[in-house]
Amino acid sequence: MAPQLAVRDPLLALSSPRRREIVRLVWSDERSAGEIARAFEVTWPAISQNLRVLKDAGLIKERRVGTSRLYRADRAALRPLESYLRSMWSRNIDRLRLLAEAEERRKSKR
Amino acid sequence: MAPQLAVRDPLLALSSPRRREIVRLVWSDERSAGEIARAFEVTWPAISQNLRVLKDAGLIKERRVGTSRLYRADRAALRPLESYLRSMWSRNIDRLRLLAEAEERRKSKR
DNA sequence: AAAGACTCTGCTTAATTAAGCAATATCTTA
DNA sequence: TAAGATATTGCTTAATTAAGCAGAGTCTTT
Repeated sequence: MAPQLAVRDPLLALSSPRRREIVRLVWSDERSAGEIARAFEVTWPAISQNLRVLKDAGLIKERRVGTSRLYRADRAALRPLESYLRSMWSRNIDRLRLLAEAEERRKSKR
Repeated sequence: MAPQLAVRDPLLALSSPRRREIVRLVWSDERSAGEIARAFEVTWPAISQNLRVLKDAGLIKERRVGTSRLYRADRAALRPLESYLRSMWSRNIDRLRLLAEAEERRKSKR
């Protein structure tokens, strides 16, 4: 990955289906990076990178406990985008798209 | 692990059987961190930490190639300790001890 | 409009850093 | 000197950083 300079733009951050699904996961519950990673069919670093983008954009908050890092949606910051997110979530488009892509990856690896 | 401030003392670095075995592995051949890790029955980070101690003590040299790091003994720096090392190696005490410890860990985990 | 060159995004693999735990060794001090 | 407190070592688990690759989108230039 390129140097990954901090992206502060919330819209850019939420333009990715993967990141919208992550936000969905931490919308009501605080979750560790590991729990989040397990919910998707990609590697830990892939999730770690997406968490970073969301954090840089100020959309999620991180709290460290022991060796874990817990993430939670920053609802205040997400306020203006909430209805957009809810409509995406309700249609489940993102989730299906990500599953399809995972399937693709599995296939092409074999 | 504590902050791990750089240990520059070669003797201290070589006081560990694990690290003596690592030096043995990279004595004649340059090897990647991964190759070295695979040679032992402990986790990658454990090996990474030991490589760091050896490097800080100036006993091994690191070279980066792509995403890999290659390590090799610094024979010049090891000169005065070479006969000590060779005698340890020839008796294979360290290797056996490490194998025994791995066995221990396996047992106590079950 | 097609062909090639660039850039961007999201991922993988390789390796490290960070925090903490358990066992041992090393200091007190009563 | 036995008993407890404290430090040190070597590991594990959790998570990140670093480098690079492959595919999609965007720009030329012809």
